[in-house]
Amino acid sequence: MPQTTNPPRLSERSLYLFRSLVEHFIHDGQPVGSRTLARDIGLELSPATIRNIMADLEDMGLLHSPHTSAGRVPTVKGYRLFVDSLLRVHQLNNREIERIAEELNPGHDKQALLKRTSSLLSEITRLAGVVMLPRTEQRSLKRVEFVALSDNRILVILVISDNEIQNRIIHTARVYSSSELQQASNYLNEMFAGKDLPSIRSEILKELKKMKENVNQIMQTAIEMAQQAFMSADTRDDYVLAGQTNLMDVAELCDVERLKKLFDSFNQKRDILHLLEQSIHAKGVQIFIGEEAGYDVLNNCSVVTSPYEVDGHILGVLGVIGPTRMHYERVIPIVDITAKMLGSALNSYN
Amino acid sequence: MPQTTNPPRLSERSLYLFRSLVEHFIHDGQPVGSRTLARDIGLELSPATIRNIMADLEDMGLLHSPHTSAGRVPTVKGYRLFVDSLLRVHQLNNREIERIAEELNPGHDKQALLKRTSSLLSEITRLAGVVMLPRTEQRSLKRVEFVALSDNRILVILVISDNEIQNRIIHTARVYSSSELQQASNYLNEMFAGKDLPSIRSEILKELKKMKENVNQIMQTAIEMAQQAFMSADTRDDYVLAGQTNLMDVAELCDVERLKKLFDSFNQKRDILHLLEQSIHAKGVQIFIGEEAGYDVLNNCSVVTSPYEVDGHILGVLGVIGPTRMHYERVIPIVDITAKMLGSALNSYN
DNA sequence: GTTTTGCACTCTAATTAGGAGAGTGCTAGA
DNA sequence: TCTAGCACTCTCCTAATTAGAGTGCAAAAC
Repeated sequence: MPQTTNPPRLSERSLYLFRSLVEHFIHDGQPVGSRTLARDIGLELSPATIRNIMADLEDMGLLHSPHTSAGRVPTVKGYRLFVDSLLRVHQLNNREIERIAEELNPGHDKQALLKRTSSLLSEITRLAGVVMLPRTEQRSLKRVEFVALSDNRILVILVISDNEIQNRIIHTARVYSSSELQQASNYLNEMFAGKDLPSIRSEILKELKKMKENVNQIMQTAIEMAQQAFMSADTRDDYVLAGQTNLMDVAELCDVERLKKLFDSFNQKRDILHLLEQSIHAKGVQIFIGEEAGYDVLNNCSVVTSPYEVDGHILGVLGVIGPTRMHYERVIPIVDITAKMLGSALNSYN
Repeated sequence: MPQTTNPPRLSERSLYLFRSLVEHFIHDGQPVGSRTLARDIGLELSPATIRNIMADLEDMGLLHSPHTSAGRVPTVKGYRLFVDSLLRVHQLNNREIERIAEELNPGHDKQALLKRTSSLLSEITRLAGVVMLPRTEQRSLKRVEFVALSDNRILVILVISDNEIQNRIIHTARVYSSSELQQASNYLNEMFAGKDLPSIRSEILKELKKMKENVNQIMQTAIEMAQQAFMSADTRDDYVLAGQTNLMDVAELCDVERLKKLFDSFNQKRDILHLLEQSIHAKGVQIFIGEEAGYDVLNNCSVVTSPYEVDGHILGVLGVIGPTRMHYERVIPIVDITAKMLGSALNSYN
């Protein structure tokens, strides 16, 4: 027996046909019929043959007919196969790469940079762009400063990395003089600068236990303040979303009900955050197609994500949200490169 | 001649009828016919009479028929009359007032409070809530601090009012020691604390001119830094919007095209900002109905705004955006009270 | 054995027609 | 000045029809 057929009956030709169909569908959103396919692909096959093949593909769960006499549409499983094995990823041309590099030059503060990244993703892909903010956990303290405000309140400034600053206001039992505050911050900077927040927290706890023996007033003041400043809830996870409205142009989602649900879940953030977290330890670009993601609101949507990192440390995840019928061959490299460029832009902050 | 008719032929009865019609339409969104009105209002009038009156009202431009055999619908001019002269504003019940007071207690920082206010407006009205952020201009500096970062970069912390902090990063020609920075900030605090930003700017300019004669190194350093810290572009105007998605439930706007345009203009912010600015010096609640506002995207929308103030100084404007067919009698007092409560919440920061 | 042709069949989308319902404007009468 | 009556108009809903696209299957061709 000659080696012509693949294990589950996926001949070279079937795959080629399948790929053409998916590309066709992604291109113009209409179910693809056998006639069209016969005309448009290079192969000299009659529509009938193509129908036979399509019937096989449908049996395998890769295609689906909306109804008897419409053409075929890829299923989630079909998109999966397409994306994993058949996709020909475009190279971005230099203009596009330059554009990204230019827009992500480390100009302003970190928060602004992340916003910019998100907008950039949405502008280039004409879909929704999302950038998950770095968790405080993974970054280290550069410096802490105290500023006395009125009424026992103290402004705590945490400089996390050069371009990221967090402000917190704490309330103290008594009023501290600014020299006391100065001493406290000197002490804390000496002790904690360069360490990451979780370890700072555990050290604070240790110090608190030792407190009774310790009569040094400065240290005591400092640790008391540190407790309030650092022990407060972690800066909650969050993300920046841009270009929601681009999704309103997408035919598949063009129904106010659906869109409202989708937008509501963008606002609640919970589901999207879960999804993004899933890919935080993925290597490179990851793709969630339709129901695969496990969130109903994302049916008919795909999410293309990539973690971004500095010095090998993953800081967060960014990505693009669009219809399952998106131009993966373009979106994937865009997400990939943007993640890398964001990483290096952030790197220059250190 | 008895004093029964108003100048442009608006009898008591016509007005009553008109008000009933508008209320009816606001309630269920359907054009109101003469039969319905005859049935539902207290007056013992036949539909035919009501038709005559409605015809008059239509001639005056207060009503409009979508087509020959639909009922009538108020025009923009009609809404205007309704809102200005006929509206019976509801008193909010205590539960609602308490709710607002509770949510707007000055817990976190100012930014968070404004966000909360915006969400609150949208939740209570089930429409979109918007809060314009205070302009930096109108507030005074409490304190300025410098923190040296790496590479000639200095973190400037402007404490504007106790709970509002702005961070800026400036680049300097040479590296300054932290004691130099300390001296500079002491000097500037002495000089500028308590003054508002525009006057600080003009003083800086004066000082710069005097510079040549002045050989005091500390002052020179300080003024150079101040120049960079304060002269940078004003914190641009901005607003916080919440509950966009509520508008997707509104039947009149339920068309993806329209909604997209509306949302896009929310994102661009320009138009909405212009509109909000218009009412910054209005006394109390102001209402823009449909085309009145002069922005096409806001056709079929009304905006109810009120400035909020502390100590008689207007800080900004907040409001609600919804369909022209909104429950003005509820929305108006909500906007009014929220503005007042926000004012007093902000007041407690001083 | 694979591919093609031919044909009956199915389903959608667009068009048309018919009626029900709501509301109007007008005129004549109370 | 108001009411009653009536013809008229317009929308909305439903049903029926048709054209078009695409399928599946069986028999013929390669």
